Amino acid sequence: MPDPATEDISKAYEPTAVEEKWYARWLDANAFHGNENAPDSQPPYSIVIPPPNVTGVLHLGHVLNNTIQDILARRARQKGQAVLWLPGTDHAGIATQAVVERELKKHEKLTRHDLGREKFLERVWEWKDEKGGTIIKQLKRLGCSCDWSRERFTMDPEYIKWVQHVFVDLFEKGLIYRGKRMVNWCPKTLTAISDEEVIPTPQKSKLYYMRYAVAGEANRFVEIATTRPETLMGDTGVAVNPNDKRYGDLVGKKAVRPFPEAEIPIVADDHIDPEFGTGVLKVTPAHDKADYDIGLRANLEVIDVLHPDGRINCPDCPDLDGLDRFEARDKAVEKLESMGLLDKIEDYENNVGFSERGHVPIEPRLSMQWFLKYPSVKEATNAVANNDIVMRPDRWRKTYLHWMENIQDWCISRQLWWGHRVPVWYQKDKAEDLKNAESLDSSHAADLHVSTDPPADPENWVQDDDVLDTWFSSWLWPFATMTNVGERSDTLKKFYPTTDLVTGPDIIFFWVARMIMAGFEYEKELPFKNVFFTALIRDIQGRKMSKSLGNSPDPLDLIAKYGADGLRFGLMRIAPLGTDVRFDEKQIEEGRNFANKLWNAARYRQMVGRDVPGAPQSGDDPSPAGDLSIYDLDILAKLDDLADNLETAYTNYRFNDVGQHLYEFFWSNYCDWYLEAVKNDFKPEADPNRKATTLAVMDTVLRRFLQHLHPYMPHITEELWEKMSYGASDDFLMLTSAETTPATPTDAPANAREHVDAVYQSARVLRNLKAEYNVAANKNIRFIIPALDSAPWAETELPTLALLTGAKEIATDSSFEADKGTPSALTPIGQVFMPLEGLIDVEAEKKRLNNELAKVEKEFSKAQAKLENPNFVERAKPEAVDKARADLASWTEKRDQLNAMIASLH
RNA sequence: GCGCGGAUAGCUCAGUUGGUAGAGCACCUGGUUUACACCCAGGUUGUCGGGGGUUCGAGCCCCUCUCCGCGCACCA
Repeated sequence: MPDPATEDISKAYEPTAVEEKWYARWLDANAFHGNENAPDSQPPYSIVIPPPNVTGVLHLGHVLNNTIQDILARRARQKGQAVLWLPGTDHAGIATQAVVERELKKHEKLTRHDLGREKFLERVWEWKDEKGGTIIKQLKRLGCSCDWSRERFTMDPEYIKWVQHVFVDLFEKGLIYRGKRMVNWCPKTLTAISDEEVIPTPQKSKLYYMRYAVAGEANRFVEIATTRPETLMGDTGVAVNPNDKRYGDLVGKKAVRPFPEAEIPIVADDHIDPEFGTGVLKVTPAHDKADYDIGLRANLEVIDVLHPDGRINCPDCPDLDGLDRFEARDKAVEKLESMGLLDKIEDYENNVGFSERGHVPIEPRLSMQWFLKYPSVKEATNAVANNDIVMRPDRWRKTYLHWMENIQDWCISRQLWWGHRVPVWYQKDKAEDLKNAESLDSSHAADLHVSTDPPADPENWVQDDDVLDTWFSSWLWPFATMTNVGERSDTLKKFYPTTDLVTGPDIIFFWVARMIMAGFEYEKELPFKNVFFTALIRDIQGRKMSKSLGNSPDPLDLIAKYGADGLRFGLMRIAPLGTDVRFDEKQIEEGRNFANKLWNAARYRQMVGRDVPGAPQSGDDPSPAGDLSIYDLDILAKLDDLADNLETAYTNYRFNDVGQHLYEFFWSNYCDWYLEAVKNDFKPEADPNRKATTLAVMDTVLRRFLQHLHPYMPHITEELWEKMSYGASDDFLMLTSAETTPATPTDAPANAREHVDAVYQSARVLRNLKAEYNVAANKNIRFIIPALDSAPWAETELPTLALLTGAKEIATDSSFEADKGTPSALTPIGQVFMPLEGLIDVEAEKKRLNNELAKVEKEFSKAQAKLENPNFVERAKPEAVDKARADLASWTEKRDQLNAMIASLH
């Protein structure tokens, strides 16, 4: 049965319906639209979303990341800026292709090769249209205020043109070339990957010590330590350090590779570390980058003994041929042992590079790939070095600069089907030669068709099979989403460069650095002014969240339980600047509780404000009329402090501070103190004018607080904005410019806050006293104050103090003579007695006061010792000394008063 | 090996020019007072990772060590 007084606002806040309702309304009203034609009086604020993989599903990292972006966007709107938050998804080459291949295998038992390239790509597009973009729906549920009318995909037709244009341009500039190089090969996904996609992973391996015979010298062997005996068939040399005296005479001789048996040269190379293993290295140029370089220097043969999928390719060793590389390892060791060439095996921990997507050790492999020599490196380095682009936390700047200073060419080709196909065609009759050429660059342009358009006579040309690294499209994201090739759209003019980029530090090289270079190269300008790197979310035990550990809560479950606002608020309050955060569902629960607290505070305002003539209802910001009480002035001043604190916190991107300030102001200052202090104003006998003024103050606080809170909790604030009629009808809170004039009247008496502090502090002391005597629940208690000498102003505040302490009355009585042992306490407004039948116990009271005195004495001594230190008085800052003196005076006074109180008990 | 973070109450974390250690949660006690039990009031809790130094004074600055995390290099 609903209480008739509260029927229009339910008792507990139910977020789901409210949140879905408002999101739909915002969409209907086109409230997220980024207006590229906004006048100059509305300065631009823009963010491009880090495009999630089109296969992606929302996880907590996304929630954190996108909540921050939404907060920034909503805050900018409240400041009257023209805001564009541009969303979209990434085609995610390997990930998406893998998903579709998996489905194909599962449901139709087919591989992509069974379908062929064209048919397979059709399937991928079908999958993308049907199932891709789940994450977009989830971002909407979170409340993200993206301009969905501008949603982009990295394989939109216009986006494809950008990628091709950039490829052609860089090729013509001589920065893109093709060459046979050692690359990181993923035997699982069967493609080359970039250095950044290799994850060094510590492994418990073995170090095998084996012997190669020295050719022509009976019974002479070199001992070699290796972790990869399975590649020995590809050995084409043995190397030692030229300064290693142990082996000096061997250089120039030959060693015998056991299988397939062959004599291979022993060479000298500086790269060899004499300290490692035996100081002798078997050189396998086809399967190790360092070996490849040694081979080049010593002119050694290159023998590839692996298939692309990691199986052994060595018909001369039938017992190994076709085996997986790790099976072959055991088998090779077995063979060596049977030949008497294996000396020992040691446990050994080393780092093995794993493929980021394939999750298997990569294989260094010599292959023909496209590479990019990065453009605009200097501009991109300087922009960050001199803080034109500000990275937060600052330490990532160093990481970035270090990478830029040691930048390596980027392997941009991938042996996949799903992606941007390399826009290069070979003349049909020369195709084989060109494809196998040692290198290929713009000097071969005559035999190539490198263009954004296919050749006019396609029958005479063959297109390159490779597609481009996904990041080769992502790096264009800030401008390629805003304008077409060869144009400067109004959107670009208004919103580029973007203001903030919010992303994880894990993609600083993959994405952030490359976007900066592309921005300078193609728009002659930095792509964003600020980069905010988010924290990494870990579980409560500090482990990374991962699917396999199953320790990653589904954000949608959390939203269902706590509401999107609760999730957002809870997460933001624990997300510190730049360090990892341990996720604890308790925090999200607090977020929900906070929403509920707000809900009920608004409900309370509705209840007490009903049917009050003259109570402010709606419209623009009326300053509270009538005589403001000290409590009114105090909360309004704290409201103004809140605005300042929030501004500072936002300026420094201290999102957890923002959350903390919002929480503390509302829960503690407003609800726990102000609302409790003014409850007398709503009693039937209260002065109607006083009541109206209090309601007006409550409205000012609530109205402004809803504005302040809106970026963190957009849905509930919008709901209450409407329910409380704080805006004109049809006006969204989200599009209402925040009020910035101080809420505190300019003629506010300066001592109001001090007086309120004194009252609140007194309330704390008296509550404490009641609790100590176990009468906390007793509402019939009367407090007596014999004298208000030091705080005569407090006389009028005693009813409020009584209210706050749950006492029946607090009376002044100069003739009051306490019986010895009457409980009493020292408050900022004087000594207060709590006379109660049956509670007079001189000894107990003496003991209690002595405890109190001991604490005061301790503080007193500290303060005194400080001031007795001549060095402090002479050398400390004057403010510090003044403060210390004031402290000492205050402790002295308290001590004396307590002593007097104790003395009176004798 | 080089570099960067972190170590503060049982837990998660604040602590911004060095000047009396904080919040929330948890826990304990009491409480349905005209919003809220997703609540209210009160209480307990710290050799601020170890050691050394600078200073009148160090959680904060310097050195060093230990542990955890991250990046880069090496990785036969």
